[in-house]
Amino acid sequence: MHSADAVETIQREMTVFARRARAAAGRMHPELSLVSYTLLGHLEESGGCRATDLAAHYALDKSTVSRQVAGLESAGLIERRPDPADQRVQVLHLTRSGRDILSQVTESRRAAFRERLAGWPAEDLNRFAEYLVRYNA
Amino acid sequence: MHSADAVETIQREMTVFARRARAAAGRMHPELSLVSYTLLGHLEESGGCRATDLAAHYALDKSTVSRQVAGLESAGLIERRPDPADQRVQVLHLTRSGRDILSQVTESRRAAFRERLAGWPAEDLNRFAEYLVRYNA
DNA sequence: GTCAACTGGTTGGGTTGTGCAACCATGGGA
DNA sequence: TCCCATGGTTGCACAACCCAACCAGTTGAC
Repeated sequence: MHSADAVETIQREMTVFARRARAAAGRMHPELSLVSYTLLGHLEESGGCRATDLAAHYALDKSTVSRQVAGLESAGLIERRPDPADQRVQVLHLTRSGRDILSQVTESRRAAFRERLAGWPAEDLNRFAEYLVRYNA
Repeated sequence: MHSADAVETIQREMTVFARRARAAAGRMHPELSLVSYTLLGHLEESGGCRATDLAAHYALDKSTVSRQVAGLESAGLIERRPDPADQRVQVLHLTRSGRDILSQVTESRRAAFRERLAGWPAEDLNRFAEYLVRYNA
């Protein structure tokens, strides 16, 4: 396979995957879209951050994040805490309920992926994950 | 890395990629969205097929494909040919203009990818592409 | 042959995710 | 003190979806 063909394939397959993932996520967990899930995951990992940080990390417009955050807050999954050092800032944190839902969804996603990737050697999985991280870096 | 973590990472990174790809595609070629581009590419590769085939392959609703196709046709990029064997069917084909635009967009995408993936060994590129195909199969 | 069930495609209606631009409030220097 | 930068919200528009209802051919059972 030529390099040009390889990147062509990568682009196409990623697109297919992305669309399927979104649809599948919606079917599995109507209450938590793929985007919301991703944001919650980031909050858990980072231990709380600002909306602006989320926007920067996911290359989203701040208005988009603002609305997502509003939705997550009104669903009781996250809360906004004032930053004593800067009155403009709201630090976002998972609530107890947010943490619960997140871990529950994560578990069922994991099960689905595990089934899907069942035949893959661990080495391939790790390499695949590594490629993706490297690409997005 | 544990397998569970690997699939977690795969899922997250794919999502990030998908969003960026869509936005980048829109910025580079406002006249041809990522979806349209993908559909045109499929038509070129398959040498013409039905709207239903596109829907099945990309896991899209037939109404979505119908509207995409309508857009591409009115832009003069594809044409519908009747199927003599079945009056219900419209076989979709690229027009001359569609082929031109497609190859032009493909070329500039390829350049962007090439730059982005410049540091990657060919072996990694091929393996990455292969993983994606295997995953989506 | 006729009628029901199926298939390919379109259309109406609604939801979601997104960006851009305009705006407000706070913060931090010249 | 002013001016500009930064964090965030809101109005507006748009693209990409899906679902349900529909129309028009096709096919098979009777």
